[in-house]
Amino acid sequence: MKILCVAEKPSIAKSISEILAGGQRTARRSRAQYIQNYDFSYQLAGPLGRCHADFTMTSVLGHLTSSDFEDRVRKWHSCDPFQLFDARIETYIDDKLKPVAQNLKEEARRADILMIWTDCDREGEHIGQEIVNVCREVNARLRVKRARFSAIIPAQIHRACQNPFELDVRQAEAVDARISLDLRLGAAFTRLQTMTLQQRVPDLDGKVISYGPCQYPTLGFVCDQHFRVQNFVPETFWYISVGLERDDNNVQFKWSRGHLFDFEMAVVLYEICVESPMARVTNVKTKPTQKWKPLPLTTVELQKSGSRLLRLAPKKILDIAEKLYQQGFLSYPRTETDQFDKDFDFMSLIRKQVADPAWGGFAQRLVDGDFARPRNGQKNDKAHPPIHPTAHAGNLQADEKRVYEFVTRRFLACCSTNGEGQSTNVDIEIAGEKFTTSGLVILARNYLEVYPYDKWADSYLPNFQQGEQFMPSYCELKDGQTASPAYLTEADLVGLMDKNGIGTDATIAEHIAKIIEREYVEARQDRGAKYLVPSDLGIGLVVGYNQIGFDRSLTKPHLRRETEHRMQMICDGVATKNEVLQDSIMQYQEVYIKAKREFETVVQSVGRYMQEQPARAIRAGRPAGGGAPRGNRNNNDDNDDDDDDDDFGRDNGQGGGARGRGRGRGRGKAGTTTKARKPAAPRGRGTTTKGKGSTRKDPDDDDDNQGPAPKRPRTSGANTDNTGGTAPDCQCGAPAKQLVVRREGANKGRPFWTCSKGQDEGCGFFEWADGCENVATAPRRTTSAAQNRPAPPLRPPSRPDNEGPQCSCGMPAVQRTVQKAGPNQGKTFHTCSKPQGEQCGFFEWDDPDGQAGDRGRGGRADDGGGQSGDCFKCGQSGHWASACPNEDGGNNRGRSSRGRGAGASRARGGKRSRGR
DNA sequence: GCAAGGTC
Repeated sequence: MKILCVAEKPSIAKSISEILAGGQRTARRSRAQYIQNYDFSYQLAGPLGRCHADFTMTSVLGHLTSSDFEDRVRKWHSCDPFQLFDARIETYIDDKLKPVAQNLKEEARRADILMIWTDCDREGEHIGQEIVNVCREVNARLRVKRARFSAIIPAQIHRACQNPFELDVRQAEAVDARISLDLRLGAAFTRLQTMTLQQRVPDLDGKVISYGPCQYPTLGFVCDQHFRVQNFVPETFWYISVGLERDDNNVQFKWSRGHLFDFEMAVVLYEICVESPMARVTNVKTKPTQKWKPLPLTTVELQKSGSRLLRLAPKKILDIAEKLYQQGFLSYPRTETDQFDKDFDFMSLIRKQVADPAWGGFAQRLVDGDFARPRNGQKNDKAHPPIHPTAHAGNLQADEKRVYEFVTRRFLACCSTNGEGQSTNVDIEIAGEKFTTSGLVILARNYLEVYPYDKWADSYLPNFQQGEQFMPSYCELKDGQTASPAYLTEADLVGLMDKNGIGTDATIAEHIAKIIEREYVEARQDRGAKYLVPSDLGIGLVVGYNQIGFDRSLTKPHLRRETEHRMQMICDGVATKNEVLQDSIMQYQEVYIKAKREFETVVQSVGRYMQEQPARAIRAGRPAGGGAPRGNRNNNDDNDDDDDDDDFGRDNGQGGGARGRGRGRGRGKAGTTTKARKPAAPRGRGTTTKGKGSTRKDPDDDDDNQGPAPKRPRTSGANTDNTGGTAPDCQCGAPAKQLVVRREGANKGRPFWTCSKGQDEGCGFFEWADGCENVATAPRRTTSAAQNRPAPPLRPPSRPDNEGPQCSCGMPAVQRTVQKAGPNQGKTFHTCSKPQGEQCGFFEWDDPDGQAGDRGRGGRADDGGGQSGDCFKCGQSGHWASACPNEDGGNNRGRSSRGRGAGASRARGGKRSRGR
C-alpha cells in the first residue's frame, strides 16, 4: 500500500516524517523550492490495515489556491462596485504555487491513500480540501484520510497515523464562506471609498483608501481611544495622607476612602482627623504571598510583551521569531496555545540552555531538581505548543538576540517556581477614619532570577503592634487630578484585537501595519513607548461612517464577530455555506447601499478633518459607482441643504464634532493636512488636558483645540432631555444618553450627556445637558485605572422633599447629629447607613443653608462668619481648628500642622476659586 | 490599486 501524507508546511513534514520513519527515511528534492519529499516505510496496525506501507511525506506552503473576481469585473472601473457582491469568484492556483501543486500530482498518481496532515484548525481543514482537489485531478480513486494531532510528539503522531479521521468538510466550507465574504466586502467598499474620495478630496489623489473587515475595527479602536483622550476633562480630588517616621523609614498610610471629589466633605473628615490625630493600630497581619510565574508564551503574548519590553513593533517581533524558527532556534511562532502537553519533554530543552553564560546556571539548577511544571493557561489551538527555544543560540545579534533571550527566559521562568515572600498589612484608625499600609519581604526570588522583565521588590515596614497608638508625623489634606487616558500602545491594540477576535495570531500584526501603511494611523514615539494616534484621514473616515449610523457599525468589531459566528454555525452544521453566504451578502448589500447613498457624510467628514484648504476645495461630485444622489436626504439636518459648499461652511460655523478644531487648524496650512494638526501628544499619568472651562467657555472661539466634543452639537432627536431638548450625537454617531451627576460635589444633580455605549465601548463623549458651562467640576472622566470601575448607580435628577437622600450604595441615608464641640455642633447631616468599614462615604448636610450641604452653588460666600473655611473652634478665618491660637494651651497637635500649611491651604484655595 | 488567511 502506498500512502501520501501532506502537511501544511515543510517544517511539519520534516518533523513528522522523522518521527514516523524512526530515522530510516530518504529525502528527495521536489520541483518546488523549500519542499522535500520524504520516503519511508511504516508498519500500520489500525483500521487502515495491518501491513507495511510505503509512505511519502510532503507538504504545501499554506493555502494552495487564491480567489479573485471573474474578468468582467476585475478592473476597478469596469463595473459598479455593488456588482462585486454577486460577481463570480474564480479560484485558481497562483503561478508561484504551481510547482507545489505539480509535485502533489506527481506523488498522488501512484498513491492509494492520501493522508492530510495540515494544522488542526479551520484553515488547516480548508488547505486539506485544496490538497484533495488537486490530487483527485490525477487520481480519482484516491482514499482520503485526515490525521489529527495536537502536538508534534511521537506518541501523538503515531496515534494520529494509526487512527485517522475524515476531513471535516464543514470547516473547509466555513473558510470558503469567509474567503468569499471578505473579498466581496473588502473590494466593494475599497473601490467605493477610493474612487469617491480620490475624486473629491484633492489630497487623496493616488491613495488607496482600503476597507477591510479587520482593518476598520482596528482603526476604530485607535480612534475610540483618541476620542477618550480628547474628551477627557480632568477633575480635582482630595485625600488625606498620613505618614509616620519610624526606624529611619517614612511609612505612608493610604486612606481607605481612596480620594474624594467633594472638597467640603474631605475638609470635614480631615478636620475630624486633625482634631484627634492619635492613630491606633487596629490590625497587623502577616501572611505568605507569591509572585506568580508567567504563563507559557502564545504569539499574541509574545507580541504584546515583546512590544512593551523590547520596544519592537509586533510585526517586527513576529518576523524575527519566524526567522529564528526557520533557523531552528525557536518552536513554531504562530500558536494560540498557552499550555504545554502533558508529555512535553521539558528536560532535554532545558539542558540545551545549560551552556549559556547568562542563564545557564539557572537552567542547571532546574535540571538538578528545581524544575516545576509550567502553569496551564486557558487556550489550546491543538496544533502547536507554546513558543519555546528548541536549540541554544549563542551567536545572535541585536534584535534577534533580544527576542531569543526573551523567549528563552520566559520558558525557563515557566519551568521554575513562583516568587515567594511575606507580606504584612497594617491597618490604623484616626478618629474613625481608616488607613492602611503594607510591606513585603521577599524570601525566594525563584523564577524572577531568570526573568528580569517582572519587577518585585522588598518594601520594608517597621514593626507595629496591634492596639498600639502613635502620633503620626504628618496628616495632610492633599489634592490631585484625574489623569487623561493615554493613547493606545501597539501592545494595547494587539490585546484589544485578540480580545475582540479581530485577526488571528498570525495576522494581527499585519493589520496594524496595514492601517499605518494606509496612513489612517501614525505610530508615534513618546518617552520610550510607541503610541498609535489616528491621522485626520483615519478620524474623518471613522467619524463619517459613525455619523451615517449602521445597525452594525463598520468601525466596531461586531460585524467581524458576526462573520465568525456564522462560520461557527457552518462548522456546527446549524447552517450551510450557501445559507450563510446568501444571508451575509444580503446584509452586506444593505450596508453598502446605505453607505453609498450617504457617502457624502464620509466625504464631508474626511474633508473637514483633512481641511488643508477651505471647504470649497472639496469638489462637487457623487460617490463612486455613479448612483448616489447629492443632497443627503437621509442625512442629519445640517446636511439637508442642497449646496455642498454651504453645508461645509455651516458645519464649521455650527461647531459640530470636528468643526471648531477643523477651522482652527486649517488656516494657513494648505497642503499639509495630515501633519498640520497633530493630536495632543500621548500623555501619562499626572499630565492634564486643557481645563474644561477653557475649552468650552467661549462658543465663538473656533481656534481652540477642543477635540471632537461638539459645543453645540447636531442633534438626532432620538433622545430628549428633561427640558425638552434633543440629544447630541456622540463620536460613535449614536444619540448620547442623559445621566445625572450623582457623586457628591458641586455638580451633583446636574444632567449631562454621555456616550450611550458606556465606558468600555463608548467614545467618552461628555457635555452638560442644562445648557450651562461648568459650574465647578465635571463628572470624573476615567483614567486607565478607573475605567474598569463601575460608576455608582445614578439617581433621578431631583427627589421629592419628603424623601431623605440616598447614599452612593443606593440605600436611604441615615440622619445623624454633630456631637463634636464646634460651630457645627448640633447640626444634622445624612450619611451612609452601613456599619463603619462598609460605608460608601456619602455625606450631606441637612440644612440647605448649611456649610457643606450647599455644595458651592448659588451665591456661596467665601467670607463671613461660620463658613467652612473658618476655624471650627473660634470662628475666625485664616487658620484651622487644630491650630487655633485662641484655644487654651495652643495645642498644635504635634507635627500635623505640616499638612495644614501645605496641602490644606491649597485645598482651601481650590474651593474658593470654585465658588467664584 | 481591493480582503484576510495560510506560509517561505
